[in-house]
Amino acid sequence: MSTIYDVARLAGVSPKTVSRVLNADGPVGEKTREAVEKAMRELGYVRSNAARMMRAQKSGIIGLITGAISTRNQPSTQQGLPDLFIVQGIQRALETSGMTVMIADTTGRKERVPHLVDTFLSHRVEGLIYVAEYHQEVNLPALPDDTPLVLANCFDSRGTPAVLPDDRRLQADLVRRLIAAGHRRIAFLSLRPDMPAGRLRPLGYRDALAAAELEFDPALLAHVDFDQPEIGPELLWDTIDRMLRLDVPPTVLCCGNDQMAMMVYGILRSMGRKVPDEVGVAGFDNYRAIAETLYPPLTTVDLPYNALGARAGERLLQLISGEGRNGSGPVLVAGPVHWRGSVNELRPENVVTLRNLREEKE
Amino acid sequence: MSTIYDVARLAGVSPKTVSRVLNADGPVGEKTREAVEKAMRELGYVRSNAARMMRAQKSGIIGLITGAISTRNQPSTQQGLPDLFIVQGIQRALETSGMTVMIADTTGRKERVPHLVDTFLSHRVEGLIYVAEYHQEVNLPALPDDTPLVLANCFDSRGTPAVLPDDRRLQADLVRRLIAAGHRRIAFLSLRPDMPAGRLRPLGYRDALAAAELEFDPALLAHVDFDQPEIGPELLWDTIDRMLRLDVPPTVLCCGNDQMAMMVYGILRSMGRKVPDEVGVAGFDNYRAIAETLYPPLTTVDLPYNALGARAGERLLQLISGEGRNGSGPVLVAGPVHWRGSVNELRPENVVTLRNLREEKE
DNA sequence: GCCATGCATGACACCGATGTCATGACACCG
DNA sequence: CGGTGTCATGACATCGGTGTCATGCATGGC
Repeated sequence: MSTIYDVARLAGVSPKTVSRVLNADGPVGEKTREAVEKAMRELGYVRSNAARMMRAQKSGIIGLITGAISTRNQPSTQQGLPDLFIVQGIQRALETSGMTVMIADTTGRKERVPHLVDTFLSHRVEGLIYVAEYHQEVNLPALPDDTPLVLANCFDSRGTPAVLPDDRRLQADLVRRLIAAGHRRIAFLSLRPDMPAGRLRPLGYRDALAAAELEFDPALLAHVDFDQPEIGPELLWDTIDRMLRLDVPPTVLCCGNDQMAMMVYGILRSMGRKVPDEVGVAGFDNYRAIAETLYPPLTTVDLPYNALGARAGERLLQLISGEGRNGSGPVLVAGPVHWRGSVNELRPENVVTLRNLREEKE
Repeated sequence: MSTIYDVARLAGVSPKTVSRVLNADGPVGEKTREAVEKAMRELGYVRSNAARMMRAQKSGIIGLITGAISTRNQPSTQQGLPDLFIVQGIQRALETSGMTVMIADTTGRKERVPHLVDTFLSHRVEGLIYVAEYHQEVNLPALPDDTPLVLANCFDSRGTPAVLPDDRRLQADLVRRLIAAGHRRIAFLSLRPDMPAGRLRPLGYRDALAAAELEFDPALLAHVDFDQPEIGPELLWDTIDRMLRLDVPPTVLCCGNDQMAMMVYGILRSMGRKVPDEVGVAGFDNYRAIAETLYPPLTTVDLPYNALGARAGERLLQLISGEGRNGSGPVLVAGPVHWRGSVNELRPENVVTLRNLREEKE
C-alpha cells in the first residue's frame, strides 16, 4: 500500500505538502494541489491511521463491548434484541462525531471482557461503552482514569455514568393507559424479582393503581419465570388459570415482556379464551417483530432501546470533550405506550358492570 | 497513558529489553524480566497498537461490513436475523486466530459502504468480509489487490470468493423429509422470485418431488409477497384459501421462511383449521425465537448462518495466509431438518386414503 | 529602493514499538 | 592463555504521518 512519500515523489513535492492537502490546513498552491490529488488518485492512496494517530495521540476510535451479536443462539431467547437496538442507537449518536465505532463481542463469555478492554486500550480508544443485554448490575474491571466509560442498560456500585430504562415509569404509563380504557381489574405477570425489571415494574404498576385510587390486589400480581426450560409454560398456564378463576377475574393480563405475551396468546387460545374480547393482553418492550405480527397486534409500551443507546453515545461524547464530569446519577429513558388491538377500550356500561361487581363484593 | 520508555526508565533497562519481555523473543535475564514486569504492572502499561503495527506493517485487524445491527428497526422485519448469526459465526472462526474483528455497520445505508471500506483500509485491515442480510447479488467498490475480500450470504459478478446458503438442497431435504412422513400433496408458498432464495428453493422443492416420482402440481406452488405492508396477509390468506379448496388439498404448507409460517399459523387459526391435524406447516431458517416458541413448535430446516459465517471467516484466513487463491467458486452451506410438532407423521392408512383420492381423480 | 508582510513550500524532529547490528561479560576448548 | 561461541543487553534506524520552524519569493507601503 502506498505512502505519503510515494505520493510526494510522484507529485514532485514534499511529504509535508501532501499532508497539507490531505488535511486542508496550511495554504497550498492551486497547481500543486491538483498534482497531489492526481498522484493520490493514481496510487489509490489511503492514509494510514496508525501513523496518523501516533502523532496525534488521538485514535478517533470508540470501543463498544456487548454480547449483542453472540448471545442470540441461546436455546430460548427470552429477551427481544435490546442490546442490538442499543448498539444501533449508539452508532446513530456517534456517526456524525467523526469517531469510528469498534464493536467487540463477548462471544457470550463475560470473562472475556477484561481481555476485550485491553485490546481496546491497546488501540487507544477515546472512550468505552459497555452494553448489557438486560437491565442489570455489572462489575467491570477498573479503567485507567483518562479513558471515559459509559454503561448502557446496566449500572455498577462505583457510580460509573450509566443510562438506564425507566422501568417503573414505563410500567406506570402503560397501566395508567389501561385504566383510562376502563379496566379496573388488571393482572400483572411480572418477571423474576431478582432482576431490576422484575422489581421496578411492579412498583410502577402499583404507582398507577394508587394514582387511580384502585386497591392493589395481591392475587393479581405474580412473578412468573416463564422462560424456564420445561416448566415455564406450565407455570404461566397455572398462574393465568388461577387468576381467571377469581371471583372478579382480571380484564387484562399485563405481561413482563412481549415474548411472555406471545406465550400468553397461545395459552389463552388453548384455554378457549378470546383476545381481546374475553381478556386483554398487554406486553412490554414493543418488540415489533412480535407486537406487530401477533394477531391481534399487541398493546405494549415502547422501551426505546434505540434512544437509550443514543443517550449513552451522547453522554460519552460529553465525557470525552471534558464536559459533564459531574457524575449526576444515571440517565433514565422512557417511551410511549403503543395501543393496539390486544386490549379493548371498555364501553361505559361494561365499566359500570365491573364496578358494580366490585362494589357488590365489598 | 504510559509508553515502553516509561517502563524502561522505571525498570532501569533499555526500551528494547522491555520489548523483548513483551514479545518473549530475545533472551532476557531472570531478574531483569521481573523488574520489567513489575514496572509494567505499576504503570498499568498497555502496548500501543498503532506504533506496533507501523513497524510490523500488520494490523491484526479484520474488517466486517454489515447491516446486521442497524437494519433491525424496519417496520416489519421479514427476515430472521441471518446477518447477525453470520457475524457471530465469523467471530467464532476468527477468535482463535489472534485477529481483532472490527465491525462497521452500514446504518442501513448501502451508499455508506465505500466510506466504510476506506475507513477500514486506513486501518490497514488484513482482510474484509461483507455480510448481506439475505442471499443476494451485490456490487462492491473494487479493493486494492493486496486486501482479500470474502462475501458472506451474497455474491458478485466478478467471482469474488463467496460463501452462500445452499437453498436448493436445503429445500429439497425438507421436502424429502415431508415425503418420508407420508405427505404427498405438499404446497409451497415461496418467496418473491426476484431474490435468489425465491428462485432456488422451488428448484429444490421440485428436485425432491422428482426424486420421489411425485408429479409437480403448479396449483401447489405460489410466490407470495407476504411481507408487503398492507396486502401481504391478504395475499397469503387468499393463496392458502385457494389451495385448501382444491379437490385434493395439500396436507402440508411449506413456507418461504419461519416468519411467513408464523403468519400462516394465525391465518389457519382464523380459518378454523387445526395445525397439524388438519394441515401441517413447515418453515425455513430454523429461526428459533419463532420455531421453538410457536405452538405447536415449527418443523423447519436449519439454514446454519452460524456455520456460513464460520466458513467465510476460514476462507478469509486462507486468503490472508496466501492459500487457496484459486478461486474455486462459491462455498455452499446446508444444514439439518428440524422435525417438530407442526407436521404430522401420516399413518399408513392416511397415506393410503390420500393416494386413493389422488388415483381416483386421475 | 528597502523592509515588512504574507504565501507556498520544505527540512527536520517526533510519536512508540521493534528489527538489525554491536557490545560486553563469561564460559569453554584446545 | 588466546580464540570462539553464547548470553544479556543496548544503540540506532525505521515505519508514515504531522507539528514546528525556517526559507524563498512575490507584493506592497513608505
